[in-house]
Amino acid sequence: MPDSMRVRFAPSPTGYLHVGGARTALFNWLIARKLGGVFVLRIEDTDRERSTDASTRTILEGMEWLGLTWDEGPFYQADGFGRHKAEAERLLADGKAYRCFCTVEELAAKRGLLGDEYRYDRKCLSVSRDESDSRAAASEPHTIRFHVPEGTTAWDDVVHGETRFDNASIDDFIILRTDGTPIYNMAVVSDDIDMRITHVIRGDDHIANTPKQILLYQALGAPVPAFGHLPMILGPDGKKLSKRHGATAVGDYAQLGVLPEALFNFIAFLGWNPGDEREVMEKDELVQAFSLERINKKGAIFDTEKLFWMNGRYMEKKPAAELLPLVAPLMIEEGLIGEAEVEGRRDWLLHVVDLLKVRARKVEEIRDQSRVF
RNA sequence: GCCCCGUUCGUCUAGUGGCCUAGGACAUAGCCCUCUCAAGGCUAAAACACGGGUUCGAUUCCCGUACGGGGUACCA
Repeated sequence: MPDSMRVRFAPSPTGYLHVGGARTALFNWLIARKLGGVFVLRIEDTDRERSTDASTRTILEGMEWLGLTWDEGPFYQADGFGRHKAEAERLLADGKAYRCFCTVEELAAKRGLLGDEYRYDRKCLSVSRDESDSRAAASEPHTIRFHVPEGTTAWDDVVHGETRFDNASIDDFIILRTDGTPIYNMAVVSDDIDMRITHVIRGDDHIANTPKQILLYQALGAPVPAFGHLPMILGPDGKKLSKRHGATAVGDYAQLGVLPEALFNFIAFLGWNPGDEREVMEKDELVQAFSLERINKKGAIFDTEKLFWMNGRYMEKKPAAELLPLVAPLMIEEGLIGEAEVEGRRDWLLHVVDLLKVRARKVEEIRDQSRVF
């Protein structure tokens, strides 16, 4: 199984590459490297309203900066709309899904009435096959809903262990919109089948989607992959890390003078550890030590203090010649040196960087402390 | 509301029934080293959410409670 392992990272291009997303990508990358698997990158741009090219570019840049190289892709989910739709229709033909003619207004009204207790009432499940076909033939707008079967859906989660949901708690969810585009769960399952993904490792905010997706795999007659749900990364207040916590994007940390290898190492230790007392570990050591079994279940607060400490350790280890290209622009910007000096006084600058790097926690601290020279 | 997940020092965590007087790391305090500041070394303070079981013995297993998080969309 190891040599046929296929994992993926599937961000939606609606913002920057957040540290949470980066951690998900990192764990997938680590396990693929460790077990000789294939790491696939897929951009989930099904939400056309919010997806942007700029966001896709930022995500790819962030991954490259961290050194999270992918083996296949990037693939774009929207390119698979035809297949997603065909599979949803196959479910319809097989009687595993049905057309729903309820309008958004109608649904919203019911939801308003029942408030939080709202559940789809399966009104359209009782529409006869013939009536459904003729209304569709008359091009009456409709969505396609998956008909959730009775029973319970369980899986052996790679990080949480046995996890189960009573199917009765799952609504007959929409798989194809009125405009014929697929909804998230349909697109993901269709793509993961298509890409022969064997292990789905993602944030645990997706845990409630998993039974729906397993049901879809089964209805489609496809083998169900292994699932593993990673704990959330939280802000200092214990809530899910978000923009209001300040720097949360990978690019923000690059900007703050954090080295990619330091962020890589730090993020790898959020929800995972090698079991011994090592903490400063290079990429190849991390690959060597990594295992899905040692991933934690508890959400972890992102502690920037410790990140900067770790960054300091990496600055110290990094040769001055590699640090200089990062520091020189900052020095020029502050007028501490001229452009010509970068080459002209290269040996002297290397010496300065060498002396200062051991005490700096951020790249710019080398610049700041170099003022005395 | 309902469903699901989680709960060890301030923070990241080790720990899978006795090895725990609960270990390490960041941060904090002190000392050493040192021309300064770091780095490094040593030391200090600091945690098993609560209540019931199970057991000769629970941080570890089970059940409740509390608290936190996630989901419950024609978002992903």
